[in-house]
Amino acid sequence: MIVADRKQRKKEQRRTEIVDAAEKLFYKKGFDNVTMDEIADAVEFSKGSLYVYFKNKDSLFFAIVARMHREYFRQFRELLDENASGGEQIRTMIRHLVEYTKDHQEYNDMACTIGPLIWSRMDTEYEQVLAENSMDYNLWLNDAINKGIADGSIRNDLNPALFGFYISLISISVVSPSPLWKKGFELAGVGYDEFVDNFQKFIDPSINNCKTEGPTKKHPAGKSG
Amino acid sequence: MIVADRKQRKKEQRRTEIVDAAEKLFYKKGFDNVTMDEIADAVEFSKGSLYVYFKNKDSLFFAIVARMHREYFRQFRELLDENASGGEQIRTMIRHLVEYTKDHQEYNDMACTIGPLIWSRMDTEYEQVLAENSMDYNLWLNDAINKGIADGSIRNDLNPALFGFYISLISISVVSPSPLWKKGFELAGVGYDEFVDNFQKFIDPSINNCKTEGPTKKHPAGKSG
DNA sequence: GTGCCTTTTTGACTCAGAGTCAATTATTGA
DNA sequence: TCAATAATTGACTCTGAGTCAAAAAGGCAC
Repeated sequence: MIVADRKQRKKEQRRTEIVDAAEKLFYKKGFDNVTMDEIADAVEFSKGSLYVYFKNKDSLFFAIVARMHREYFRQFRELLDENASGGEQIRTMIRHLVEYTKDHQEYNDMACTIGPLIWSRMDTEYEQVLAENSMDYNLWLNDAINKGIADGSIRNDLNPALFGFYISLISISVVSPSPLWKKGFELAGVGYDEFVDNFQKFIDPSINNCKTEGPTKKHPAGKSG
Repeated sequence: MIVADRKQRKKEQRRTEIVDAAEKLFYKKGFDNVTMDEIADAVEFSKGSLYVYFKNKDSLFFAIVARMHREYFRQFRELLDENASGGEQIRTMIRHLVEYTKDHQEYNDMACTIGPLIWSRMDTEYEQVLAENSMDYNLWLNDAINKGIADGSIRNDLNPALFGFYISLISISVVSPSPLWKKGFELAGVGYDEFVDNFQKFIDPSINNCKTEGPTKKHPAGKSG
């Protein structure tokens, strides 16, 4: 029925408006310092109505994150060259992550300040959404790593699943340091941009299949001992 | 005056008791799910008294963190071989971090769930304490890196301050992944212990002054570019 | 011991903000 | 126009952090 359709679209639009307003406020003041009343004011709704569209405050956060993730994965799919070597694909992933994150610092500051706490009270509904969102990505990552090991562009001395976790956890941690770390950078005269831009260079040796002899206990060539 | 001394000691002891109780509760239920009344009950005090010893709930968190840090640095100082090469010292740091963290997982789960939010509302008082706590460590880290670059045990193609931030941020991120990451490990059949135990092996190539012919075509001919 | 002063402890109170729900208002379809 | 349904409201409840005036305990001089 057409009327029902229009209603549906209107509802979607309302949801989007709410997410937009919440996002702006969370970025500006931090999730914890924004009240549901404020968000309601911003969209010219009453607080009660927010709870028709979203179960609670946490689910507003999830909506923002899910939207960001979708866009992130969409861009990445476009960028990826299926024919590149595994190692090259991983490097593309890191490059994209760095660029994307630099373009969304407000999001990242918000997400890495309140995110960990909200993840800790995640219920199954959001777990579901999150899992679905990252499913494709996980599959791709595993493929890329296996391909890279096979084609010799990625080191082969680590369990691929383990290697994948190092790459993703470390990359994410580096590109989205908490505001406290950022402050530390500044105090030491290191810019955030410099920090993320050089990450690729820093981590490359740990990705490549470089025949280094003896990872530990080597090179005491200097004045030690 | 002796009476004043005894009073002082008693006060210290009370503080410790409160921190102990809060720590236990935070580990078990998570910072956010513990009320000040519960903590008061646990130490058989009234809530009002807690606020004589601690400014607010956040400062209980800081007290726990500060104590943990002090112990961590104390152990590290004992372990460190001043005569080892820079690279070897960094490896000792990582090894110690891994072992210490494995022994304090409850602390880490708590700290990395609520920590980022609390850091974001840190006031100057705690900033001070934190800065003092990590001052020695930062100085040591810089020394170790410079020594390592000089003695050839650490790569010399990165700004030392930058390199230091990579090492510390990445190491900390890897040893204390949020509970959500840990869950991800499990689903993929990777144990947390396996994950942290192999970190050294993963990251070593990015530390060592290894002449790789990888994509970052850099061949440092001498000691500093 | 008694009275006086200081310190510690108490718990009822305030206040903020998330989430609820019965009542009100708007929309739709006949 | 009217009844049924859907959307919206805002006053309300509830929880928990932090406060503060009053009560209790501790110390001291006599």
